[in-house]
Amino acid sequence: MFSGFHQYISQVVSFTDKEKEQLESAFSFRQVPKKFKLAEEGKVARELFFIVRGLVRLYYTKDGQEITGFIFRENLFAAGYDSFLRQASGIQTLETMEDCDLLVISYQQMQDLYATMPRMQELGRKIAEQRFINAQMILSSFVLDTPEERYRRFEAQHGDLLLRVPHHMIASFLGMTPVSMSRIRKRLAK
Amino acid sequence: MFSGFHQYISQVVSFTDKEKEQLESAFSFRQVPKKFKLAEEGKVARELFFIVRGLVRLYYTKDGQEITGFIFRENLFAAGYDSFLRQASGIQTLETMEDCDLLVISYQQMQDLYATMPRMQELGRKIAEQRFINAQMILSSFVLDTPEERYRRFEAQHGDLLLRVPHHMIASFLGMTPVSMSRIRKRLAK
DNA sequence: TTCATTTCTTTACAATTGTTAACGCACGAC
DNA sequence: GTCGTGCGTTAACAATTGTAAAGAAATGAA
Repeated sequence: MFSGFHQYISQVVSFTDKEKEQLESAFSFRQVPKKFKLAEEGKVARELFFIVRGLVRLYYTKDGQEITGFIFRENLFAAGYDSFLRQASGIQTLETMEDCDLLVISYQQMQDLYATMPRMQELGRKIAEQRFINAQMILSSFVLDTPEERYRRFEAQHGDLLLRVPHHMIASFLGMTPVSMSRIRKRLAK
Repeated sequence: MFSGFHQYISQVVSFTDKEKEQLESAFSFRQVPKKFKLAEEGKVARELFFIVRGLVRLYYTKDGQEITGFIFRENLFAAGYDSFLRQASGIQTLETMEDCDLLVISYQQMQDLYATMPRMQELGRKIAEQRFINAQMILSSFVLDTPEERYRRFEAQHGDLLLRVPHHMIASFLGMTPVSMSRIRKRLAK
């Protein structure tokens, strides 16, 4: 249950067994069905999730439409980060796209870990740095690449998601309409 | 010289006077002219900068063209973060847009601070979290907003930069051509 | 100052994308 | 099984953006 979790953590910080134990005990296991909301627009996100199994989508709502902001895969921490980190209401919704197995920690429990476990600050720092670099890479694709190049990049890196996820969710993540993405797919198929 | 620096830091973490002193001594003051490269594509970024005065631009090179990825203002930490954090060669160039007064710290000195000053991890974590949230906000503007809305948002938040920075640099930052931005400006002027 | 360069705008045309609607298809609910 | 819903593609047209080129204004260097 925690194997992928520890594997991910150990790539970032080397904890002692005691620290690992303390970390584990702060998380709880939770299974949620498909289309379950883990965080909601207008509310304060109070929990952070590590995805053991399944897929989670972060989206924004504009004109009644859902625009995908990010897709979280297995062995990643997911949250409505903006709301979670500021503990203020946000505009992001976090929703499962498949039945999910999750490890859950509350904001308060996380602060307790930061307060009582010095190395936790380091873990938090490095994960935040990773997330920032990742966000910056995606952002650079919007200023550097055409929509077609952006689709190709996505296909190369996350091609499997094209089979697991409705295309219109990927299209909005790539900053285009489903119609436009369909045209790009047709162009590239030749 | 350090007043804006300490003011910024104190918004994030409350250090003791001794800690502030240790932090200060790790930075050195440096003045650089306009168009000076602080980090370069293909090289490893070895320094992090706090901007006391001036403007710094981060850009990518594509087909011989410079595409702006970010504009750093006074009282912000600036770096080719991708390269700096991974200590590997990156694709970002960091260049001053005005004569700048900077506080500089090397990667090694920063690691020393992390090792010898426990609260430093917390500072690093919170700054990384801020940068991540900021990057995510800009990213959301690319999937949620039209180019025109994106320009209006930029004007509202950083309108002063329209007078300090060549427009074509802002245009590429907003993911459009100078021609298109000029058309948007004309539309909005009415 | 003078000259060269950069910057910003404008124009005309090509290419791409957005919008709306229609169609076939797969899937789940009942 | 049948029905309804959601999904992906295609089409046609409108709107927007990109491209290339030209010119005026501002800027910087000699």
